[in-house]
Amino acid sequence: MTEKQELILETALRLFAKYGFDTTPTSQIAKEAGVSEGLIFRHFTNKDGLMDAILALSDERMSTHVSRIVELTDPLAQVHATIELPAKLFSEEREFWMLQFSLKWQKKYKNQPYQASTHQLELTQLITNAFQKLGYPEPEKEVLFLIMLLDGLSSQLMRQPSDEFIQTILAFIKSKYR
Amino acid sequence: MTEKQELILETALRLFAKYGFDTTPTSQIAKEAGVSEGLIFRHFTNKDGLMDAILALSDERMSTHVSRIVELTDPLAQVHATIELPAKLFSEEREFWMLQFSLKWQKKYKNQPYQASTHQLELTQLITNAFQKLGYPEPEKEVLFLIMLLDGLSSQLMRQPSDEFIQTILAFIKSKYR
DNA sequence: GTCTATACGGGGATAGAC
DNA sequence: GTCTATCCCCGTATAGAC
Repeated sequence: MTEKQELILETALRLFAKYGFDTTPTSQIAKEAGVSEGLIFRHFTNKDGLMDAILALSDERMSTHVSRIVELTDPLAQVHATIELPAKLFSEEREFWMLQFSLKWQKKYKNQPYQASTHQLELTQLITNAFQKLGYPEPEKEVLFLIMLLDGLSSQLMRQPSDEFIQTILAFIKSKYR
Repeated sequence: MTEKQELILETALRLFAKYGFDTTPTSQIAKEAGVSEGLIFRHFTNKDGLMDAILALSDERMSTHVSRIVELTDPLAQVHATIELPAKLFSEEREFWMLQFSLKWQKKYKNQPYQASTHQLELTQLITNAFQKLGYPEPEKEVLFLIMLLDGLSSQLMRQPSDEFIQTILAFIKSKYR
């Protein structure tokens, strides 16, 4: 991966996250990255290839975060860490995760059956067990409830709320699980 | 509103919901509606005008649904009716509300500050009061929690789950509020 | 109100030089 | 590896006849 290749990927990521995949011309990516348009196609074949290269980074990044939660031994700590995950992602790698999130609604992905990544499945299983250990009578439903909640939380986080707001809402959610 | 105008709107709605606004050419709308492409522009000026015409229908439809909830006198019944609202919208006017929902992430709307409609604000206020009457210690946070949850629920509903699944999850959510 | 034909611009992608 | 120049298609929008 050359320096220019990385520069192209970073720029594309930023613009896709901001304007959407379909409405970002390759000419703009080239211009803002300070490279020629032709170079994009030489390295990534076509515009979809550019997106695929960005998405390939997604899985390994998520893997790191999930591993940290798996390592926790206390089930309640696992639940709380999961609750904190969206805010953590958005604070550390905002554009990257905004793109992942908004992709759910873009043409080429939305009509595929929802394909949860390995790591998402792993996390779901882990939290189901955690709820069981904590004595919740319906752990499967409980985890689905939490997934929906965190999905909605992610929507809120896309609107760039204040740190104070985020902390307040996280504390409130966590207070529901103890 | 002539018959052809309505036909164009219905077709555009269906295609926008399915493929997204940016990736649906006006030529396809014309073809599937069985009208000439020129007619679309004669009636709606441009492609954005077509979207605006669709969105104009949104507010009045939501108005009806919110009014029904407002009419309820029991605060718990109001909360439960709000929980049922997303599933109700998706079952009755699936494509229409899928489009509204996915619009959150499309270029021209996503960078605007989140502009809640009058009806959404009205409902938020109503449910805040309901939580207060029900004795919840932090009604504002409680309503935000519910909004996030229902946002996540809507995401789930976009994946066309079975009726049985929907009923199960609705019952589970409602069991949390009693 | 509606259609056919067409103009215009922009976006994705390629060729070939350096 | 990188740039410049260019092609070509397709999508939006308009003109003008009926």
